[in-house]
Amino acid sequence: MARDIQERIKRLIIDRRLPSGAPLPTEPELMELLGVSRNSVREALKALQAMGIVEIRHGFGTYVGPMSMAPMIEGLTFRTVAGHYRGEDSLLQLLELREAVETGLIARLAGRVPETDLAELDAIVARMRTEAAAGGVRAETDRAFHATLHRGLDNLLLSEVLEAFWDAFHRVRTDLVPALADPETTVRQHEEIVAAVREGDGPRAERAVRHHFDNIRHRLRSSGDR
Amino acid sequence: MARDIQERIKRLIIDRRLPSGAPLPTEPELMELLGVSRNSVREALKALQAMGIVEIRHGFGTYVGPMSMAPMIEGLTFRTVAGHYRGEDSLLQLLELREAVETGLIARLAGRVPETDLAELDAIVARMRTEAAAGGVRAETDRAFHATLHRGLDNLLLSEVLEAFWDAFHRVRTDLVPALADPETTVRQHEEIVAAVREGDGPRAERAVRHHFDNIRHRLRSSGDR
DNA sequence: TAGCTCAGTTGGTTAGAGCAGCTGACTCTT
DNA sequence: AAGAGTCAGCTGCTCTAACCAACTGAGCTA
Repeated sequence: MARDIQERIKRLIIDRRLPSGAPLPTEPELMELLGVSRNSVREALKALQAMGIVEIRHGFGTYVGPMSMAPMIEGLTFRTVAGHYRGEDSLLQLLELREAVETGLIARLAGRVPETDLAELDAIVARMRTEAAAGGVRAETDRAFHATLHRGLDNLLLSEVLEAFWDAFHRVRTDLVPALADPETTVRQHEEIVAAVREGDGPRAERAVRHHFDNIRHRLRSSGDR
Repeated sequence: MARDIQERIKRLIIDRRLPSGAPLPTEPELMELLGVSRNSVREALKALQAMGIVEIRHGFGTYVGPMSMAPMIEGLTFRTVAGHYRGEDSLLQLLELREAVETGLIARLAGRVPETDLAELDAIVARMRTEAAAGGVRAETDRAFHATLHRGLDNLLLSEVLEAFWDAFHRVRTDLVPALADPETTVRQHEEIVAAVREGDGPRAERAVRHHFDNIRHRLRSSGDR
């Protein structure tokens, strides 16, 4: 039955064509509308909130959620952390997921990234160089690099999924690994990726991305041995 | 605070190294353990259930969930359906997500699929041919084809993600599109994919996959015009 | 011994009360 | 008259207490 309530709220959103951010009925209204107790309404809303379908603001109201990939990040992160502590190489699997998808997509990107994005990538790499000299590349900078690169894919859903994978990996890594970094190599590899993409050289770009991931994987392995 | 309860239950799973299927404390136990009311415990569990972290069996108990991609499928499906009804081309975006990832991976697969899997793929394609002659290819058969193909990636997480994308797309498509099928072409394209992978011809495999998706996209476009 | 029944455990649902955060209109001060 | 402070009213949040429903397993019955 709890399942049923969730479905009815979902249908309500779909039937009324509610966009992200639109207000949903209040809890008392939903009670009457669905004919169930307040508790059941709340449990259904909590579940929908966990899936990002609904957004609840205390003292304000309930709204249609952003439908982002945040729940997926949450789920992937937990799955990976739990697996790691049980002795599985789940972090490596997550890294390989990213590697497989990103190396597969980079050829598609080569030569198709607009000049404005390339300039932005140059700026990000320059920032990386500064940060590397100052001790280490900030995570936010690396994230911006990948996000800008994937913008050229011209598919919001795809970009969000890739960002979700990055976020999950990053969150798990910072939790589990004491951040063995090799800033110099990291910067050079990002440079190489931009250069290859700029020239439209697909195979070279693919090699560059693969090297980048090889680097991360190697550092993971050497620090993660139990 | 609700957020806090969820975190504490998650930590409980991680700290105790609980594997999928392990029993969790009962609701009254969690009440005492966390020092909150039953209501709050239940709302937290509902949210965790929605994320697949926890599995609740009425009259039996609460258990660590399967950590599958099911919640992601759920979320993607809803996001896509809701977007569709609001006039976005979300279904096309979802298809392109699959296309981008699968064309990127097929080269990686060419020549690396073990003979046993290739034989299984042959059998599946044969079944497709039978079904095509009988009216149309069953969805389950197409799903089996992709699942078997991706098994060769040797990464459970990656396979699950790809299956999740397939499931989400299929669920949305059957809901929204009256299933314009061209069984003949579909069978031929699957045959071509297997042939290319068997020969280890990466570029040819990539072309074959792309043609397959072109075919689906074309059918979508021609039937989805509003 | 095989099957049934029933008590006990677990989660599911309802009800009602009070707490807490936010908004907006009203009032008081300047 | 304009601004800041206050308070009434919405909203969601938490708690308590009771009962319903599904499942298990021990004990009873045939």
